[in-house]
Amino acid sequence: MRKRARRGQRSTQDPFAVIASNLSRLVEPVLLYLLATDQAHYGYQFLEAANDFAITDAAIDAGVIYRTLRGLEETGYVVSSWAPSASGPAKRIYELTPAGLAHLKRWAAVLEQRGRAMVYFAHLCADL
Amino acid sequence: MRKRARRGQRSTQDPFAVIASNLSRLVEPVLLYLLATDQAHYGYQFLEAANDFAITDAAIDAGVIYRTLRGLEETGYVVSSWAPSASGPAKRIYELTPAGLAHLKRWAAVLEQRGRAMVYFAHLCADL
DNA sequence: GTAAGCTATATGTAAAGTACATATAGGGAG
DNA sequence: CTCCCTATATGTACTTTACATATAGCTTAC
Repeated sequence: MRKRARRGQRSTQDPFAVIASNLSRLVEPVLLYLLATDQAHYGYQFLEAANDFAITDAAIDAGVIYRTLRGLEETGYVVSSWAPSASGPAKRIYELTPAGLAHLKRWAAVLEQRGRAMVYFAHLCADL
Repeated sequence: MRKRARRGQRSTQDPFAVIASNLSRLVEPVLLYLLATDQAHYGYQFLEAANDFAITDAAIDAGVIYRTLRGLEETGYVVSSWAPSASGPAKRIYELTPAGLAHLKRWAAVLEQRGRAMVYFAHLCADL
């Protein structure tokens, strides 16, 4: 990673918070997508990949990624196993389950609907 | 209002929470928009109008509306005044300020960008 | 006249979610 | 040996949200 993942300041400052910054819960579908497309299979790799991702322009917090991955495992959308590394610490490798892929598809349907509604709303506002 | 605004259950249940349910912070731009278009000028009216609104399909919590309106007033995006009612309790009437309109425009720009990103992402997922 | 029900605003509080900090540890470069 | 990068994990304060509840004016039905 090029940079030490600068912390995205928000909360009291940024009024567009949830949608504009980290897109909060969208971390979940992004992780599932990266897994589904073999772009990432462990935490640190997700951290790099997710930060280059379109929907999320701010740096994603490492803590959020590791905790989200654990949550996905608890609900059975991913499974994990340890893989020793030749150079560096061991990695926890994640794999997508069929249930996880189905969950990603549901996310896609929701995001499409909501995304369209947001664009539509934006156009309504632009006409003011 | 036809119905007593059934509470939108989510949290532990609904995994699509933020985006799928109340769209959380989107309450703010929706309120500003309703004000800008003279569709609502006080809390209870926002409650009715916002629930018929496209982006938010779940019932919006009254507490969130009143607190959001107060927040908008603190930041100078709206101003309020009391208006007595011939039939029923007094209403706190809100008006949009120029700063509030500008804020709504900024919201629109953000929502358009994010909405497009979400639709794009949804299509990526659909191809899996 | 009083109880029920609608309009209307407001706040208390527990739970959930996020940001930021920090702890731990393996391995390579100098 | 020290510094830095990779890699995972957790503590915690803060913010946001959901849901409940309190208050009160007015209207309609009994």
